Amino acid sequence: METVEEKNINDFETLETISVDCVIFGYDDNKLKALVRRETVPYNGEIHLEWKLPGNHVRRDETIDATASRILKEQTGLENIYVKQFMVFSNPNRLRLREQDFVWVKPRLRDERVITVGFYSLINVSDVDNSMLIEDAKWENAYEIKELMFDHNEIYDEAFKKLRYDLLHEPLVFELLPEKFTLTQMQKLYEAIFNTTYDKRNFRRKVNKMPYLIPLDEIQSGVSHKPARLYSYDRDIYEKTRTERFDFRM
Amino acid sequence: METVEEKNINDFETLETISVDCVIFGYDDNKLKALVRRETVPYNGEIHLEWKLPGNHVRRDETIDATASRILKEQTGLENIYVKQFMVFSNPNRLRLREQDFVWVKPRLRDERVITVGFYSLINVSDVDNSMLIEDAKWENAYEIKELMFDHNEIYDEAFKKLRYDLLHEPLVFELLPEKFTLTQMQKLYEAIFNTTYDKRNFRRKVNKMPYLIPLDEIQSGVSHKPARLYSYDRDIYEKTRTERFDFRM
DNA sequence: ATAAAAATGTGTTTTTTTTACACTAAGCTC
DNA sequence: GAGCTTAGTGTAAAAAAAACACATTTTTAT
Repeated sequence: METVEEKNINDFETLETISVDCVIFGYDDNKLKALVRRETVPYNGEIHLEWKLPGNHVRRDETIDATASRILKEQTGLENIYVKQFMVFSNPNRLRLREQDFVWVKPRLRDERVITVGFYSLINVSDVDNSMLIEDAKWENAYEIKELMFDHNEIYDEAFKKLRYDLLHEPLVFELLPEKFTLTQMQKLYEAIFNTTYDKRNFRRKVNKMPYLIPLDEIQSGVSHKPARLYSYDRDIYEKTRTERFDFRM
Repeated sequence: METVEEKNINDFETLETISVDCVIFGYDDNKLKALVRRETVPYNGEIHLEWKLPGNHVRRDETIDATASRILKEQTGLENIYVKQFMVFSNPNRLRLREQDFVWVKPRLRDERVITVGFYSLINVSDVDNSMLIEDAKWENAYEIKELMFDHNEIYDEAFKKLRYDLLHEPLVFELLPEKFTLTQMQKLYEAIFNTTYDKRNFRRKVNKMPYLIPLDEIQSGVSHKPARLYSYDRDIYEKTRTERFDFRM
């Protein structure tokens, strides 16, 4: 993925003590997934296969949000993706929590610290051209993430926690859904994220109060049952009607 | 405040491209306040007085949370204070948004970027020994913060927004209150933060549902009216009874 | 064409939570 | 002890949340 030339360019342009790691969430097959990528790590004379979160260093001229968007582009081919920083990880030993990971760190950085900013991002998996997905990347069930390098399990857990938290206050589900979707798809997504089930009638009553959820004059096609109505999300209406509900409710 | 010797030590030990800026909130005189500090900036042949948020660089061996705690100690003399990171500010031009600020930046850093991690912290102002408060620090009404250097107004606004957001989900008020407090003090604090008023009976009904709010067998003293019952916060009970209410409520 | 299968779409009742609202009680000061 | 100041308390109405079941529409198989 990273060619030697790219590495050299990066070496020159990046702030090496600051990186960005991304937890990329996607929704597919009624399940919430996250993207992990494989690295080959020579250790003890053997090649180990280890998994990590996609990440990269911050370039001299970009904000960290731009770094995150760049990582998204590299990993999925997609642009204009929702990315959100959620936490900085700054344990001075974070790269050497496990001996076998540390050999992976570029020698030049072994005496340095790398502080990383955790981002999560939300994509609609059906937008991803799988040929764009790099060979060493893999979608994992969000509830069954394996052991990752460095402190990446901690980063992942915090990302997932933050995602659930944010989902209750912002219309983030729509970032994970296709442009046109049914209410059942939307409900199943909530259920996948919160690992529970909801009553269909109550769910619909609730989401029908969202003024930015637009029913379309269009129905599902290609399904072998009664086709459902399609809906879309209107971001402008959300922006206009959002009232900062930062109130202590009585 | 910073002596020359301290500066030299810091130069040696810190990661200069990463800093921490703290918005220190305190509650006093029924008002929510924030701490700002004055800097003298020579510009255009004159000495300008400018205000900024307290901040510092990250030392080589400490986490950013430790940096924030260190800043708190320096500014207020207090230890074991609640600090919380809320956002990274990484605009490459963030130190040169205003010409008069940029001359304040150490010459060595002018060709560098400094990425800063924003923290907010909550203290009980009555704990602060005002002789510990450094000369150039000042408490400002949280709703009337003046123009600050660099991007510090942006940092401040995000901190305040995040504080209100977090206050709805975590028992942070108790960090701002003295160890023993009355329900009226607690209510006035909520009112100061959310800039509103609540009905006394409804407020009490609501907070009385918090199992970690402990009524004491003790009443207020030194007031010229009926003394109120004192309450305290039991963090252990909170930890034990907290149910991650990360649920999409139906 | 008809029956079976699969998912859509809809209403009511009960319970819980939120809101609005006003007076008496207790201690302090003069 | 009169007056001041804040503490402390209950009820009714409205709104929101929860629990719960069946008829409808389309496709597919026979």
